[in-house]
Amino acid sequence: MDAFYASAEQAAKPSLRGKPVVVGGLGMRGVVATASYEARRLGVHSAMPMAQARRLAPNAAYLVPRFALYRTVSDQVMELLGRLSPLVEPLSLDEAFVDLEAGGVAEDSVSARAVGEQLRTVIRAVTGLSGSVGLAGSKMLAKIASEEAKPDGLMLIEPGTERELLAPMSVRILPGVGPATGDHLRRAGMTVVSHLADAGEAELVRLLGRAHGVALHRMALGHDDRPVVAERDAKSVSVEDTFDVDLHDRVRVRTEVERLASRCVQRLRGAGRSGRTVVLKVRRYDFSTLTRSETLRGPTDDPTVVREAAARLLEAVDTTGGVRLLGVGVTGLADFTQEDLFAQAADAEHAAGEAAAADIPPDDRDAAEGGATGADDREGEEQPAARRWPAGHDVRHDVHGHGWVQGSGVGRVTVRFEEPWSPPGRVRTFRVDDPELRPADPLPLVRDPEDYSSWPASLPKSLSGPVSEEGEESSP
DNA sequence: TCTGGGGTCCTCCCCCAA
DNA sequence: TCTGTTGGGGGAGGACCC
Repeated sequence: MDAFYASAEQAAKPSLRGKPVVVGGLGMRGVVATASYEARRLGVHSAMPMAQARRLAPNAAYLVPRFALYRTVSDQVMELLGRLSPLVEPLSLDEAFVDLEAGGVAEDSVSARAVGEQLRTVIRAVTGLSGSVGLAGSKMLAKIASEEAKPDGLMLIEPGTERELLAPMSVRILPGVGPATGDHLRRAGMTVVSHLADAGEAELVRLLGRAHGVALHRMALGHDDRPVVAERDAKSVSVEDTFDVDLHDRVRVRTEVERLASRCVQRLRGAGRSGRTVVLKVRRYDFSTLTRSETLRGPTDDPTVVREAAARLLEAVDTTGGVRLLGVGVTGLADFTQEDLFAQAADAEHAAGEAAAADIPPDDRDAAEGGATGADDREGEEQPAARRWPAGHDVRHDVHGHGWVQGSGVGRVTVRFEEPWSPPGRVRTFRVDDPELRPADPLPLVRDPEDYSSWPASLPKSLSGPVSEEGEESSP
């Protein structure tokens, strides 16, 4: 999907179409998750600090991500992909590999291209958003093709043309070559893919190590035989928080670690998993990051066990100077637990406290903890407007109907009243405690989707023609 | 100027056992 | 008994991806 989060927001908010939109963390230490193509033209890109984005694009709309909406759209797209093949490998909410051969829907370039074009048409009809399709004989090349096809396009790499096509491209186009490896290669005089192919495997292994060197050389030659893997089990679960202001108080640090451990276990349990290794992550005031881990004797999903392990790990970390981020994770995931081993993980000295705590069901314990920490940020102050009315979130007003939060502060919240299928709407300002104003669920981006239920067996009549009116507006 | 969150994979080091 | 090798597990950190 093209500029996925930003496009979804533009589809949901008619007044933002054609305007620069930036989605990401709005806190003092936020970064850009996605910038719309209009914002990219101003130099804004993902992973950029939000403060820098605001300097480059002061008039852009700044919104916090709404994952519930993106997940809904993602599910729709993945469902469509699933009709093409049993082998669909999601990479993220907005990207997936599809093995068309395994699905029997394409056996040559011509039929593959036809399926790709249909897919783009159906995705737009169902979600209201544009997607790009890359078609090729391997995952690496398909990914490169889809990047080249963006925005709103399709690219097919004909078998036999791979090497020639890759040769003049920057080494950064290859998966696994990021800033560090790119620098490394540049210092060795290699900037484009043909340099890697010419350098030979031995030289790349010498530069980058065994696994990376071999893989990169193969990719530079256009070789990639990694299969499309439909089901992939998660290997770790983690949560982390960056604080607006560095934490100095050791007690507060400990409280946050406990809170994170509880959240981590909640997610772990939600996934029906347990884990054996507990990892604590600490980013200090100077951005130096360290991790400490402890492997238990058996997998657990007990919040007390994980909290205690995380607390033990914290004991060994020097936090003087301040902490900007804390994280707790669990790896070594399993589908079972070994209840009898829990006791062994607990310190003998805590035995008494343990016995008392065991009387409280784990869920209640979590709830109590969450409640206590929810209010801790602003010690008893009224919840700030920005948190109660996050920018970009949907609201409903008894009189004015459906809208979204354009901004909030000093006791006021500004709402624009519009729906995905309405013209750009009017703006009104309310008191943050206006009883007629309530948070609302996102509306679907397309009101009356065409009947596509029989696709790909057949296309609805209107879909086999040119793309609908939504298309011309957003295509550059 | 300031650098999120949730992951994966790889490498290196150390320790221990065979 | 001592020494060297090998391999696995655990721990830490780095790079990368979206």
